Amino acid sequence: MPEPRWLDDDEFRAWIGYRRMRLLLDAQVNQDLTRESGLSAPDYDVLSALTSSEGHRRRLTELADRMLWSKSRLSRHIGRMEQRGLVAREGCETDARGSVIVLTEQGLRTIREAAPGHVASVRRHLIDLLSPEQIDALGTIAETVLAHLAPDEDLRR
Amino acid sequence: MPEPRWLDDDEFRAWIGYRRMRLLLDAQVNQDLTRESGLSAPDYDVLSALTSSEGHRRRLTELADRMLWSKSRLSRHIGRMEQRGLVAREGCETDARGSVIVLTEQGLRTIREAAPGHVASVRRHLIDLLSPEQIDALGTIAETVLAHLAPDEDLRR
DNA sequence: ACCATGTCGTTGACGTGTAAACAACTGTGA
DNA sequence: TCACAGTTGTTTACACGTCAACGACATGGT
Repeated sequence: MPEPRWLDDDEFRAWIGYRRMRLLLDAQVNQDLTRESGLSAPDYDVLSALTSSEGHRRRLTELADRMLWSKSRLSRHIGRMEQRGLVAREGCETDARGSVIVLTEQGLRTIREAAPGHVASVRRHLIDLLSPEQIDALGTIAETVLAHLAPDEDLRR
Repeated sequence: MPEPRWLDDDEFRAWIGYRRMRLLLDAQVNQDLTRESGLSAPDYDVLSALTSSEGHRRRLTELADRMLWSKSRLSRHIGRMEQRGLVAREGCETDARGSVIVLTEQGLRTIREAAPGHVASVRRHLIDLLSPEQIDALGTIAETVLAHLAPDEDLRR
């Protein structure tokens, strides 16, 4: 048995609060997103990552690394989005194994239409509830934790 | 098109930071938990909720409400945990439809052995990285968001 | 007592994530 | 140039969650 150094009240409040917030906030934001745009949260993440990539395209592995997804998961998800016409697969010119994921016209249109509503949802359920100091504190907390969990990587968007 | 009121830099940093933290922190804590105790995060949550219930037992619906899970999900998960001997089902005396979930001896032993390591993991990857002010800020942020998303309910543990 | 309506918990069909195995291909050192 | 270890992306088998439908039972009004 190691050191059973328990959580005090404030620490417990923070941890449980975080867990409950995560549960309810994500559920609400995802629900808003799906209702308004027909996109799931993973859909939105993929489209968003592609939109901010050069030429609206990216190698599968690069995309997976950037999103912290497994290649398997991304491959499957791209398959589904491809069938809906949101993205397309292209062969890679410099590596015959590789596949390049490209945002389609429809995919671009879809996320452009979804974005304002999504941002409004994030504002409504999180950002606009907090003071500038709290926004800043949350950003700093997240950066601290991320620096600990992934010290070297550049995990920016 | 509604009002495209975008996120400014601080707001964006907070939102993206929150999403990445959620991804990495949960993955790390869950991985620690599973490696050290063989329990998944949902397993731990169920055992934890039962441990803090009178008689180590609870009606399925009550448990589901408290955990913010669907009854369907809980029923299936209890089924799996039952097969591993962590919990047991009993009929309800006052309502013949009902089923009561009971913590078994083995379940109690399992979570008691898992708890210290789990708390240590939470400390290592979150709590001990933050100042008391940050802990407090996180707790307040979570409470604010929860008050907005579930104004009436008592969502305490 | 009876019927309508609602709740409890479970289940089937389905969508999606993971882990492991896989074929196809790359690139490096002998 | 040629084996060979490593990568790339896909796929197969499986675990798990959701939604809708369901049977069994409870409850309230008549």
